[in-house]
Amino acid sequence: MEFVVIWSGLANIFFFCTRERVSTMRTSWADLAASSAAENVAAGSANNCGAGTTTAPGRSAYVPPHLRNRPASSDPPAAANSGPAVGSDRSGHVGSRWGGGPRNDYNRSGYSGGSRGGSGWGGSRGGGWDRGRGDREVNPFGDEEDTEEAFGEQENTGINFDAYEDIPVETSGENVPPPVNTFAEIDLGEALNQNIRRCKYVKPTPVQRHAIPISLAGRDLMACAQTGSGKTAAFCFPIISGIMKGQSMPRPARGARTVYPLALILSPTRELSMQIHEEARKFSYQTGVRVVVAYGGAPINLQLRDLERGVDILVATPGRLVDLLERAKVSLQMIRYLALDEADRMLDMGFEPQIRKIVEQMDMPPPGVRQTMLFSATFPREIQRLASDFLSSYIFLAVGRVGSSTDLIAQRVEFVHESDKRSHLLDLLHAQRANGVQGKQSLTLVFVETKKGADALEHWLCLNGFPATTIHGDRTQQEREQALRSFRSGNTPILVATDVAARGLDIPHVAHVVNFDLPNDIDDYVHRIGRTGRAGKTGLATAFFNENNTSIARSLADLMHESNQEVPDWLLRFAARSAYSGGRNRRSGGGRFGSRDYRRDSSFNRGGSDYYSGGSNNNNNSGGGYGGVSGGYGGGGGYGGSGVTSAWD
DNA sequence: AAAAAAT
Repeated sequence: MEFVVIWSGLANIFFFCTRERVSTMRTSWADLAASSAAENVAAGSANNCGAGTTTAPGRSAYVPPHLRNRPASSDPPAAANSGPAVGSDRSGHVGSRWGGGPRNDYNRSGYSGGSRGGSGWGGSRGGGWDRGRGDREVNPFGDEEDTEEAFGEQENTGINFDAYEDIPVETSGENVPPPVNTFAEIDLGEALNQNIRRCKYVKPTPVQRHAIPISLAGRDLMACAQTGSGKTAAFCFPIISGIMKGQSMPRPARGARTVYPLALILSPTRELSMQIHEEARKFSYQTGVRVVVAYGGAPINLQLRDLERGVDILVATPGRLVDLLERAKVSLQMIRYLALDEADRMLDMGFEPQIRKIVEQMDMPPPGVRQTMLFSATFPREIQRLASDFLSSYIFLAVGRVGSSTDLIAQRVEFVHESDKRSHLLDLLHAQRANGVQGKQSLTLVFVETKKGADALEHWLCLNGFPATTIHGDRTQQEREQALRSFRSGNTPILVATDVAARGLDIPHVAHVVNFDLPNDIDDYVHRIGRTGRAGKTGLATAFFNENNTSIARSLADLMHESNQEVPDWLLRFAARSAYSGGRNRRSGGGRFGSRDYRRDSSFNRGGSDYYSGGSNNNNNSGGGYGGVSGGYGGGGGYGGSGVTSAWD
């Protein structure tokens, strides 16, 4: 039968302390600014703010595009860093668990060690891409000599582990492998260990501590972890390591131009795919494992050429991948690892058919043969149900407190009428500027609802002396990438974005996320604010709320409450009003503990209503719904039920 | 109702 384990540094009290604030984490704007290290400006060239809409007073810091210099070191976009940890870790290898899972044997069976080398494969894996062709692997760390100093942005490589110390973790499923405390405990292989050192990761983040052993044991995984907590490495390390350790076998020779990746990583936006690709390239440097990215909006020919040079790990957005599959440029029949990042988004209405096509209707090995890993910060139970089609005897892992937003993000909500939003935003920006909290070291990300709205606001901000740019789906891919570069580098310290930028993007120095227009879905809110407060750093999120946002009032109030945020009385009144009048979102209920394994509360719910069910209870009752204490859930009935909200109703 | 994702 299934059993549940709760890992926590403070296991027996985590339930009762979820309301405590980690006080050392809390910081003011000024502190935020001060703690942001100088960022070297890189990308020059135009953002759409400059030339056309030039104007205005007070833009002292703003340098028009044609005057911007372009520093010599233009190479590494990869230097954009994310992820955790500094320092080094020993390389000791402890007992190897390799080949432990049935799936690890998959690649050994049959062909074992086939030396047919149809495509330069014999023996050394890596598709022969850097052998025999004279190709040289570009150093993704962007440092020519030694890695030590070139990566000098210490500040943003350091994850604040204190912030994660007492984080509650829930796992469920059969035979859950225990977590590890150091990278050294895991046998990832020397090449990968060296890259971990180059990335200055000292020790694994909580999600990594748990997810990596699970994956290495060959198990399928559904993982729910806070934004900014190191998920990418959590699924990349086992994949890379597994590919290195696996016997290489010849790819089928069919269609000389068809390539056969061993791992597939899917993500919902092009920019996120790019980011994952860059990370994965760093992790696989000099391992012989080759990572290729494919996404729409960019010339397919370049991507095809890249693929033909060999691919072990393919990172892609769904549309472009389907295209490649239909052209028979890519076959999935050798896939051993499948990872879906932002998995709940990948399986929601817009994406599900495409994902099903890729995963179920092409030539990918079925669950149980391949290994599947799903990651997201939010995991609605309905989506969990869909996702279970892709998994085999999987382990559910939830890391982090309430709703995957963190105490690291100070959330504010302000009542702002629609007509006042612009001037209110301007007030905020002026205040930031006055505090010195704005500019290259301190970025502001503004979310709006529509693409047109994004353009309009960007233009207006520029007119008013605040250099801004915008990213949304109506812009060309070039423009999107340019906007992101310009924002990242601080040349344009304000980015107006639609939800295309809501998920996954790791942009250091985002100090402030403004929800100019609130989303209708609380999960989208969680992802949006997760663009700040990353890698253990603090951040600020401000939301403009008005009568158009009543549908999110309840879940927003719940979320803020559970994240130890002050909830304004007026918001509680909106929440109370909409609570029973159907203010429920398409798929979510409200209260939350990130998520819990839907397999575990199926017995509790009758209509499959709310995936978080116990969520709002968790912090309120001390009965502890987790350790399987009976009644933890039943009482109060989650949402729209009775008695749940008594603490602050 | 909107956004994203192939051409």
